[in-house]
Amino acid sequence: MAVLDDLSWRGLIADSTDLGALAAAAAAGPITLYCGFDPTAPSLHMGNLLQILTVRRFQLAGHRPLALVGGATGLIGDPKESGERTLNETEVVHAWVERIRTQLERFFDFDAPSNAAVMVNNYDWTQGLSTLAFLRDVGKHFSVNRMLDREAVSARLAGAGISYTEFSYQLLQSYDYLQLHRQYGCSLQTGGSDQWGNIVAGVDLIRRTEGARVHALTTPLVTKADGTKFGKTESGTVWLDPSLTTPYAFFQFWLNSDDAIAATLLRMFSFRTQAEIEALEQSLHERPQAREAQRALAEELTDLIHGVAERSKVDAAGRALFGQGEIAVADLDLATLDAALAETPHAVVSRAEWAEGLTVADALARSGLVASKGAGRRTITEGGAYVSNIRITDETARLGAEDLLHERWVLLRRGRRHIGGIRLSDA
RNA sequence: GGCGGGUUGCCCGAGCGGCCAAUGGGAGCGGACUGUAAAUCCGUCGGCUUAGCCUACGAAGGUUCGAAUCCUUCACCCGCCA
Repeated sequence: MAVLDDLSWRGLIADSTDLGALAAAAAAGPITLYCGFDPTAPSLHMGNLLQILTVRRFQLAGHRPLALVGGATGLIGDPKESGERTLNETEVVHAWVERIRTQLERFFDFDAPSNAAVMVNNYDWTQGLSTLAFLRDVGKHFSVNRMLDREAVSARLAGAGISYTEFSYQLLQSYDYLQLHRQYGCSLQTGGSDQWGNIVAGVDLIRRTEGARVHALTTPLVTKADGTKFGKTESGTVWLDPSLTTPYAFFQFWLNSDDAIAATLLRMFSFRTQAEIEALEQSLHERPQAREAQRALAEELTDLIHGVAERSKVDAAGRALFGQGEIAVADLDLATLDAALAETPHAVVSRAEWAEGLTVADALARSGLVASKGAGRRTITEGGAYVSNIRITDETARLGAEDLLHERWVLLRRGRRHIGGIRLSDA
């Protein structure tokens, strides 16, 4: 099946330039496409993942991807409606570039014989660019009138204003597309639908300077049933870096997806075939409580981001802690407990401190399950605190030897599904 | 540059000398119901060594027995006029 038809079936096409012409070009032979990622944080996140996977679909279909890291654009900042960004230090941005480059590498095949992916950094062709040359060669092709049309820009003009720095962002991104067109014959740029304006600005620039027709394709913004942004949890953004979002949390994030968007997510994020996805959609419809679709998503994406070994660990941990199957917490073996709780919020407490006594509220706060001791007490009062999966109702309750599992762990839970623990140090 | 309005807890927004840790809404959190969904209803929602204490209403001073509330200066934002 043609890659564009597949993308369309998956609901991955929000906007595009001439789709027919793009389809014809893609059918005629491998095309070169690019998608850029700015280093605005030390890791990529869920929103970036959709872009990465979309590009990956193109490579799997035989096309050549260029993965761009925005070493230059990351120093400037794409205008967002909420307000001016604080500039990050140059060294910080450089460090983030390296981390993001490493993250991107695992998604593409850089050794494919005919369509090997290429990693590029826009800092390479921007750092030496003179201001005068830039204003004459690039700036002259841009109409401020049109730049003002961009939603983020007009919102900022109506509100707190926008700096010249951020206003210029579009020129840099357009120049990237031009450079990649010249160097690699790149003829398609993809991105999120919020990037549409920047991408077509590049398409225009290439038409004006090179007289060539190139393409733009954007994916829709994924929103939850209530209209809020997908990819956030109560604890914030879901990152791809395991030190920022643990593989356990990552797996749980998918497993807990709302029924209402599970099918959408499956189509967009999964590499399963259409037939397989349709079967899961049917399961979602007929047996929602089985949550097969959510489980399939969690497994596939955790495999992809963190590896199969890590996934089976966190999957087993979740099953054990939520008490599925016949195993009671008291019967969990130490190895399972160690592995499972290591993935959850937990704190290490010395034997000396344990001997002095610890209240349940203290333990909840120490583990990180609640923000403070006060919040811990409140949770107990509300009936949301559990030790070894047994509800605690006395807010002054203390932990004792009987609460220890294998002389080492205290299993804590807040609410229905937030698990954590206290581990006694070996000393 | 001149004049006027504003800055309150995660967000929006009331309060205009003591009854203010501060009305209300949203978000968040917990419970019930469930499927480690959603919706709904109920509760909760600064911290602590919790009959009390500490921190907080843009910042710093001041008036007062007592200030988010009054005064002064500063910073920032928004209007209108140059």
